[in-house]
Amino acid sequence: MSHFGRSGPPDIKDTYSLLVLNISFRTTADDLFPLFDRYGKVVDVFIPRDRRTGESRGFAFVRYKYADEAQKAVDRLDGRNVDGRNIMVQFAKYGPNAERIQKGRIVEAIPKTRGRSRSRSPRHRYRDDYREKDYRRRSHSRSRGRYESDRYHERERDHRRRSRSQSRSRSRSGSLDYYGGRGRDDRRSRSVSYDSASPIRHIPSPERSLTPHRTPPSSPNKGSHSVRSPPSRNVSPQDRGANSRSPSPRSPNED
DNA sequence: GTTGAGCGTT
Repeated sequence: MSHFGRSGPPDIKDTYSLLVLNISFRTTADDLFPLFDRYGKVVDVFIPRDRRTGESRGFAFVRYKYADEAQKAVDRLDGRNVDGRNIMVQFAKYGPNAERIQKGRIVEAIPKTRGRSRSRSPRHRYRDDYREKDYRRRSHSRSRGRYESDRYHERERDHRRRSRSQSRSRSRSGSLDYYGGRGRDDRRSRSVSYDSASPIRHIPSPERSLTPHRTPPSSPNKGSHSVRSPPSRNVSPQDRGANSRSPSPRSPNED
């Protein structure tokens, strides 16, 4: 994105890309353009932003029309204090699409093989692996602190299936005949049955769930759900188990 | 309001 009015990357033919690092998060392309344009012909200035927040990532790409000017800009702007931060200007080593570029100039196109030249960094990029499961900036600091919310919780994995899978695996190991496939199979059958019933906690009396929390026959708000989770949360497994299995230590009757 | 290693978009 650049203030040139174009959406994607303009004509990057014979252009030299400069990587500007250590820039302030407030620094924008408009701020860098005049600064870099002073030393040469800047064809485009792009500052990668976060797709979630949209804020700058702290670095920018400046493309010059000539290498000599780019080199001069690097020598001049490198280490220069911008917006209160000393920026680092250097030639980009990789193109927008992971092309191999030398001195900011693209010398090698993307190979047919997906093996990007930047295999130096095994970590995946956010755009390739952009998923809310492992998204994170290249910041090991508090940077992601604000992005990370307490709401994000890892999804539970299916451990039960693995257990059964292993049992089956061992059977196939060759010990099945040894135990007498049939007898063992029968035993496993019950085991599976029991196991299946175990995880599935059937509520003895579903109505009880609604009992403690009396549901108004007619809701004041028609067709409007004030809450969706709270009611479920009210029912605690302990209370349910205590009521259905054994009376509470303190019986209201004796009181 | 915060942060700080690095390599890019419609």
